[in-house]
Amino acid sequence: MAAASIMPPHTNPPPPATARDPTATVSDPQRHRDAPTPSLRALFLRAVDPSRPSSWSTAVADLLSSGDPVAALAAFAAALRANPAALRPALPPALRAAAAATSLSAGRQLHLLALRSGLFPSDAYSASALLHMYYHCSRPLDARRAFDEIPAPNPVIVTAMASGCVRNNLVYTALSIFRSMVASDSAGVVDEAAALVALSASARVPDRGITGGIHALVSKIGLDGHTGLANTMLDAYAKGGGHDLGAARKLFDMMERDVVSWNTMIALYAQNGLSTEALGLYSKMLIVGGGVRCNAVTLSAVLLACAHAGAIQAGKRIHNQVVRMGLEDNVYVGTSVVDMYSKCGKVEMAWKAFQKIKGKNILSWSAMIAGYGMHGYGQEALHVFTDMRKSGLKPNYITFISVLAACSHAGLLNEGRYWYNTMKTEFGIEPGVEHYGCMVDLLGHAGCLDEAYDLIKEMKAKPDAALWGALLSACRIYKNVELAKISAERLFELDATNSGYYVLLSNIYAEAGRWKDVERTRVLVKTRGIEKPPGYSSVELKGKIHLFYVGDKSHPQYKEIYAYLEKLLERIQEAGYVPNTGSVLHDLDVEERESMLRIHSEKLAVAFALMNSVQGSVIHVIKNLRVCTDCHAAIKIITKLTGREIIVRDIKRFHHFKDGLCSCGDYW
DNA sequence: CTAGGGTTAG
Repeated sequence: MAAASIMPPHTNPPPPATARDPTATVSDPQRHRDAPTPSLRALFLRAVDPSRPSSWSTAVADLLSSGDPVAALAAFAAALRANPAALRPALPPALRAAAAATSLSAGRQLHLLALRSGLFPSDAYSASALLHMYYHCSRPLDARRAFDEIPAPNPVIVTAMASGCVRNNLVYTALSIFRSMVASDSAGVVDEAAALVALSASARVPDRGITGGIHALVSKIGLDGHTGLANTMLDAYAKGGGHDLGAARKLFDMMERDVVSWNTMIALYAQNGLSTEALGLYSKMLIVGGGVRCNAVTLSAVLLACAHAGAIQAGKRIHNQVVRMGLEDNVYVGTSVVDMYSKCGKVEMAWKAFQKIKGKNILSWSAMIAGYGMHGYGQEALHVFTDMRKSGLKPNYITFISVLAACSHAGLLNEGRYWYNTMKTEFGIEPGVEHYGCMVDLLGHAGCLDEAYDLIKEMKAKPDAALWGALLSACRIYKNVELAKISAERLFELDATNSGYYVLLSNIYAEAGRWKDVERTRVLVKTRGIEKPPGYSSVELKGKIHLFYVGDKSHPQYKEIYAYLEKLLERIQEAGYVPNTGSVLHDLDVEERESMLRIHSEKLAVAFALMNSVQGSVIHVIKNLRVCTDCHAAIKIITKLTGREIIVRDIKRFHHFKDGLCSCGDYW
């Protein structure tokens, strides 16, 4: 990229004065990014005096900061032709331009230039920029080699080394560089920049206590009070060893906060599934933010929390805020709105929001495809996919996960097969475990068990537990005990801790009347000490999230809920619901057997919502696992009996229950 | 008369 034009540094006539355009400016927003020529004309205007080397370096730097590194490199070449003395001031920004363009060839030529002119290794400015360039071009060894040439590297150069290491995933090296800076013991070596780099390294390392150590050091040298540093520290506490959100929050409460602090803390909660905390902190920001106003980033983070919790009322409130702030067409915010509505069961609203987004990127499209897909609207998802390709965007790995998942949820066997093959042949994307997962699911549900098994056998990537699990559940539908045994064996080699698979296998054996195998599975669960991840369901009522666990008695209204549910279950039994008395599952699951009423969380949540919501309103329930067969049957009849509409989001997809039927066609 | 560093959204 723009490599040939840089060398060599001999004198040439100055640039043509006729190139000046009195109306152009460097920051002209109309300037096209891919066309360096107008930029150069702007540059010549800026470079009023070619005899002043510094004016050239400013021009190179300006073009770089306006986002056109290629033009910056061209300007550097022009600068050298105009005045060889421009080399010294213009070389560092030129190196940064090569880094921004990730042009190793340009960078290497500049390195040579630096060597010939003697600027490297003696000039610290050029040296730090050179290291920066090599790290940005993913050449850590070249950077290291250059660093070893520098006789007395200053703290700026050392910090550049550490940050480059972080960038290239040499996190422990970065930390040891930081430690050596601390050990050098001369005042001022460890400054704000060095501490920031160390914290960014500590955020990527599983070891506990590193962030705390840096925190202590930062306080000791009096660097606390820097909000930027504290913001980075929040992230490091939450993402580094220990995932200590508590420590992050403690710091957050003490420090001086700007908008980034609030956004960071809210996003950390949202990303860790602590939706209530994220939403709570957002409210607090609005009330006690101390003049800090929320922005697009805040709203995206809060929308993520709403999406996770299925908090539609809160989600709508945030959406109103988005509209008030005129951010509906913002691609990041808009995509978050789409995701929120999809995951809150309002896919029509998602579609409306989707249409408002300006400059939709691949994530926006993928979110919409996934949204339709998880609601079982396979054709709609494929239509969006077609529109996306028409718009000129190329689908990627992620897009195809959404597309295949949509086919799988809607049972679109031929379409799924078609896109799976086309993805490989036409788009050159090698399918990963996620794609195989969708295909195994799709083929399995359609009864093509052998084809699904063959697919797993032929794949290049290592099959994961979810894949064998998908095949296993297909084996259950089609009562294929032999293939179930094979799947289970592979499964238990991979993931011996997820009890769901043991339950599934045990059920398959039970249904086939193979009680010895049932017993063997039961023993396996006991000896391996497997715990079931607690299943829970949640319901939003008046903007507050109510959580229910299996046999949960912690809710203040629990007595009324159980009484109501008991009556409801009686009524639906009269209407034809047969409770699943299959003892297999309960024998397997000690905790569940011993719990007072063995009532699944989704039934509790539904009962609670029926009791407390307005007649005629749609009930939304979120479940963290797959909805169980028994509850699925029960909820269907509940909708018939009560005339209510119930939407359940489980870990994989949505179930729209209405008039005794479910949108999944009992196929999930 | 320049240079080195970081965080948030998708």
